[in-house]
Amino acid sequence: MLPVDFCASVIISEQDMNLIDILWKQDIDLGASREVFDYNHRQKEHELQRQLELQEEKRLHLLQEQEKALLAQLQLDEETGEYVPRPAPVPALQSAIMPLEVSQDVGFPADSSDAMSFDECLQLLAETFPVEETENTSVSLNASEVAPMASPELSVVPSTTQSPGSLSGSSMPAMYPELEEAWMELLSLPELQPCLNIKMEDAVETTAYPLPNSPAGQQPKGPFYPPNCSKVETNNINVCPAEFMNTVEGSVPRMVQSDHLNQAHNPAFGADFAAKNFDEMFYPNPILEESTGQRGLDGSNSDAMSDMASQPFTPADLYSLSPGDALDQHELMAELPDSDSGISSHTSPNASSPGKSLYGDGSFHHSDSDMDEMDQNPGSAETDFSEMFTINFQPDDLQPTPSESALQRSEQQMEGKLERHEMDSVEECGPRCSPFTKDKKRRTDARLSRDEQRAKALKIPLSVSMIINLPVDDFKELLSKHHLNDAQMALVQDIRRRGKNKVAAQNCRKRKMENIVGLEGELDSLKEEKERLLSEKVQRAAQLKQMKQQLSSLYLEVFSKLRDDKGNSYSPSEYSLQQSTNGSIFLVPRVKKTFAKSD
DNA sequence: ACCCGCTGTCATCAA
DNA sequence: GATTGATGACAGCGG
Repeated sequence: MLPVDFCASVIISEQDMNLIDILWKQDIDLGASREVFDYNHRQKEHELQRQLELQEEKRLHLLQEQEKALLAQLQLDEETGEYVPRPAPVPALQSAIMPLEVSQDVGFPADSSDAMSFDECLQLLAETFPVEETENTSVSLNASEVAPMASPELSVVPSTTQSPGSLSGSSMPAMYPELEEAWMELLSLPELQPCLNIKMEDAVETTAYPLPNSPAGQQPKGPFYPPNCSKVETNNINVCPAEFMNTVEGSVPRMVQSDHLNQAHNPAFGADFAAKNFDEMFYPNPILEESTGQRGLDGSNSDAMSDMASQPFTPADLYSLSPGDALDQHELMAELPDSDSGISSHTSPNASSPGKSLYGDGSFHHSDSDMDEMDQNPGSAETDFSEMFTINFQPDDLQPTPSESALQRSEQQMEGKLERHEMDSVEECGPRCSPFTKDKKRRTDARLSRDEQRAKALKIPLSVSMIINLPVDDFKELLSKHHLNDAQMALVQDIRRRGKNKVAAQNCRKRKMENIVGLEGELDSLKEEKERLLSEKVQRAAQLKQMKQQLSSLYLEVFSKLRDDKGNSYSPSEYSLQQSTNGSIFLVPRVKKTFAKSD
């Protein structure tokens, strides 16, 4: 197999080399290096090139092998054209043959361990069964033909094989019974087994844990599902299975947030080590995560409170959350269905009713100005949410039923947090705040201070924020703890009413503005629709006019060809053509019609 | 001084 | 009946 120039070079004598030397010395002025004439150098170059070619060839074979093994896990869905995981574990024969029936732009980097064995197998098959291409089955076992995997010749064969028996009855094996035997031989090769076994394990593993809550027939979007794999495969060339799985894992963090709530509590799914890994990776504290999830989704006050009380959850946990965690909380809250409290309202167009969120119906409300500051200062928003959780859940964290001490503690905390929140808001506002925001804040402060001044004047031992934001039960309990006179009670009720109405008015105005915007958009679309219909009407009118003209000319043409017994033509002014219900056409004299009218 | 937009508040209704 | 949310109307404030 030595190249011709190599064989020729062998007989180059020393004399020739000397001649080359002389020539080289002559050509050296022309810039040619000696390696150009050096036989040894050229030989080395050629060997290097040969090695590269061989490596490339091996690599291609391995790509095909891995592609086949991976595609063996998948089954072509004839309806969608996608590859879906096989419903049941597939025998090795089928998994090995199926990939040859499909063509996808799939390839994987070489795994050098199995290169020679598969190469030999292919060689054996190519020698034993010269493949003849048929019209419908473009099965190509020759390595040189398989190599261009993206070739359109390797079209998809519409065969859904479920078992080796049915497989033998389907297209390819039925036509190639010897081929099936050869494949059995091939699959029995010890060098090939590890590869195929690995792939089949992957196939079983990926189909063994269907995602919970995923409707039948729907492609689940979980991280370990082959449908995702198939999509990735078909779009990426040279992705080996391992890398491919890594790729899927890499995309998991985006999916975990949505899928985690459903998946984390499923025993089967939890058995998956990868799922556990993800849990540990993204939710180091499952208890905390679970509790926050329930907090976010549980709208009932007492249940949430009791849950919180039964769980080792402390405000410190919330304060220890990283910014990302806090933001996750924020996002989770923002996704609450129809939570129209003042807190979540700035993410939901229809957010309105304050107080249906975390704390039953007593969440901490923030005015629009507060929300604006949150928007402008994510850090403060983050701390605000932490504070909110702290305020709301601290009492029940300590005692299942709020006692006086817990209530007092909550008062102190709420006051402290609110004061700090206000101070932070003012301090953190800084030069970034617009004059408008500053103005709003100043007015809000003025408003609050007005109520606070009234409260101070009547010596009400409660903060305005508590009066407004406490749930009704806690508020009543708080009032029962402090013995207030009638004037104080009235003022407290007024403050609470005003505070709640203020938030309601803000939500109402926000909603109204959104309605206006929506109606404007609807108006624009209706105007466009009107324009379209008008132009269509003009077009139809033109068409109708044209058809009428054609009909008129046809009418006159027919009349001009009508003759009476004497061969005279009928006058269109005296006669008219009319069609009866049965389709026959009569020539009706107009004179009669005129008489009828005159009568 | 007037206008306009924003915001808080009140009154009222409905759930 | 009490509570709360929604909303129209009004007033005050500031640009």
